[in-house]
Amino acid sequence: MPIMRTKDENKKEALFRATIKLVNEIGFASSSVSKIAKEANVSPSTLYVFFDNKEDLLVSTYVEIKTQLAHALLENFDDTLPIRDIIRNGWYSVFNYVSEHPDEAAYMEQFSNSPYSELVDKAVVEREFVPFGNVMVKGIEQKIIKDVDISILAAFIFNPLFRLANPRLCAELEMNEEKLEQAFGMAWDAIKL
Amino acid sequence: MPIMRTKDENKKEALFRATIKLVNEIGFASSSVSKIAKEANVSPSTLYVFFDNKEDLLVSTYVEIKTQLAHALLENFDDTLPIRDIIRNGWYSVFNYVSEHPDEAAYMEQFSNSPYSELVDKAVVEREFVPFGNVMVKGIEQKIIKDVDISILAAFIFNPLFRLANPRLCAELEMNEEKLEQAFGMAWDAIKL
Amino acid sequence: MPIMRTKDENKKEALFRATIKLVNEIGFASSSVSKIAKEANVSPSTLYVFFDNKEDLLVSTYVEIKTQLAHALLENFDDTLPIRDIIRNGWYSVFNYVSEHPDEAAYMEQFSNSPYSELVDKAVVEREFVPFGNVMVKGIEQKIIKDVDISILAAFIFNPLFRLANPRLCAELEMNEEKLEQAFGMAWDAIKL
Amino acid sequence: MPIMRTKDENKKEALFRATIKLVNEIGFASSSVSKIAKEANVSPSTLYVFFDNKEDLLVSTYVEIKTQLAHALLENFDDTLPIRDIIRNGWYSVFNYVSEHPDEAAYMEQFSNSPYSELVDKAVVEREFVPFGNVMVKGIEQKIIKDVDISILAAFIFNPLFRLANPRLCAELEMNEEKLEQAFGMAWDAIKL
DNA sequence: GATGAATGAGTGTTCATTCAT
DNA sequence: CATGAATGAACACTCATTCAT
Repeated sequence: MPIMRTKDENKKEALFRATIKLVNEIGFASSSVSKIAKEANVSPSTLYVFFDNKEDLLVSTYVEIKTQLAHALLENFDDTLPIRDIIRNGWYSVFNYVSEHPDEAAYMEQFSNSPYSELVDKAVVEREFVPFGNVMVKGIEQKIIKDVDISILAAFIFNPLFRLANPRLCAELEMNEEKLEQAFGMAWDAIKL
Repeated sequence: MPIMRTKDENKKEALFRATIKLVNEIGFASSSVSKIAKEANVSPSTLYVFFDNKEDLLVSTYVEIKTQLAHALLENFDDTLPIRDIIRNGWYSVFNYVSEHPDEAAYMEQFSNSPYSELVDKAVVEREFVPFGNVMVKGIEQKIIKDVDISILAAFIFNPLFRLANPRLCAELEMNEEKLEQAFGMAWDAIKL
Repeated sequence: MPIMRTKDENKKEALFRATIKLVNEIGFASSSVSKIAKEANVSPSTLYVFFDNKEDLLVSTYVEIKTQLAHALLENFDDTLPIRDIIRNGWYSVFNYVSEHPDEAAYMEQFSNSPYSELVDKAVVEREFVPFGNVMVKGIEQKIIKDVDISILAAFIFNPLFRLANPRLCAELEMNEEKLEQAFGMAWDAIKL
Repeated sequence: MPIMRTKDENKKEALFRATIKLVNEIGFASSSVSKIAKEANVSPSTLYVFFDNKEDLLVSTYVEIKTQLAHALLENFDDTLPIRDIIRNGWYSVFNYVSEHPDEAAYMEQFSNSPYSELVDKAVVEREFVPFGNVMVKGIEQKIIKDVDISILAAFIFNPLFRLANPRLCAELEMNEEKLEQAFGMAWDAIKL
């Protein structure tokens, strides 16, 4: 019975992955600590070396994903482009992230619609999205975008996107390049003046 | 003609209400059968008189809400109006339902983003929304609405709406008559040709 | 697999007995709920039908014993006898109880010296011993007993007794009729004026 | 000549203190090795440098206290005094020790009433109290003290004392110089011929 | 000598469900 | 129809202890 003393971070990441996978497959209710640990090839007690408790694991997993998403969004963020292009870039970045990480996206949706979401320090999460919000403010000032609350704008840009990219909600819908451009067009029509 | 409910139906309804309340407050994971039964002032074993098991209770609760929502949507459905007005009426009906039944709406969101949603017989649920779908088809034929998949259209009409009406997701946002009309305008801009 | 639906009280008593036995044999620290349940031939979950939690079980067991002891003490309590005889009767009653129920006595000692003892509603327990306390008050008034706090008197009457009757503390000591009378004589010498 | 303690001995003592404190506050059952180590500002694994296991720690702590108590008892032991005075000195020495070290005393009581006590090498512990026992033997020979087993004598001298000095058992009782002298008087009355 | 990482075994407790009544 | 008693299985979590460093 060899005792591996590998570096921690591998285990922590394995736990994130296991959490995402299991919560998507069987939901929060059935994703027990022991199942998650087994999926991550770790002893249940080892989980408590990295997280305070189950709640902490779930919330940390969410914050981890949200941060990744923010990075994806800002990766090709170019302030000098026309506003429509900035938003279009962001929209596609998010779509790509969600398409390439459907499990992470599904976890995010399930989490943010559950009471667990109230445990997240929202300031920390939202901070990452500020630059993108600023663009919308600028768009409003330049009379390019409708003068409504930022959260209403965001609801029209990102919410349909999440739904369309979510195979659980839109199993039958196969997105392709053309439909994608149509969808962004609709999002833009919704918010443009 | 007042409907005389038998004792049973009162209990069944009490169980629906208890389920909705508890799942919203503490989530699926913590909403145990015994807690739900206690909240409904019923013995846990009585629950099994009305439902096969916990899963059946959760799914039935969802279907019940979805059906109520469909009724609300179709209540003032008038085929003879212009297409924009039909959709506007539907949009407002849904918004009103969600505003007046925030718990039901939150349950719906939480349920439909969870793996439980795969247990629902979708045909049954979607049947109720067919008339509304037909209106959109007609709108496409009449070149009033963009020619894209119905589910994409629905995503732009209803998804932002649910988010805006959901206090968990938009706690800080106070919707009023003006913002509401703006929001519908945006939804319409998104789908109209 | 026959399902016995015997009357509850049997199980509750079996749990009391199992608790006393195990706590004496292996101590509070090792007396787990599952071990106690197994000793009582009951499922661990059944234990929670009768007691709120482990603490409640331990405290209830103590109160049960204390109540039995009080009954033993008062059984042949005769107010009309001379004060020395009343106290002597009580002293022998307690000694007999402790000799015949060494496990209960040992549990009592272990419990009352542990932090669990702070969870007991002392008013309830002490109420039962009031008549005996009154005799001592009368003895003080009649100048038969030293005028000191009742708890000091009680410490001299009952504490040595418990120690002498406790096989854990006095394993080597075999009490017989003569030593017993000597011991009571010492207790009486301590408190008499 | 100040005693230079090596680093180790400080840690060992810190572990003794932590054990006593925690066992008094939360009992044996809840005093885990890790809690004790944390209280002593030491790693749990360090504990195993000084003690074989948890049991060894608990027993060693008891023996340590018992030895301190014996030292206190013998500190002003003067063989040349009259027997009553020797015993009185011892009685007061013990009372003082218990008053000044209530935690140690409470630990001792809790320990000696638990099954752990069976793990102690009694010969080692009792050896320290031999001189005091000899005094009682001499008292018996000189017809000053009742001719009964030493352990019965000890039970009347020390048991009430421990109870009276134990705040857990006698919370309400405030001992003062007068009550103290009364209490010793009673102990003496119990054993004197 | 001292410790942080790790874990199998076990903790107290709650679970969904059954069954006799 | 409705329920109280009962439980095996599972829960989240902590335990005493080990071992490489």
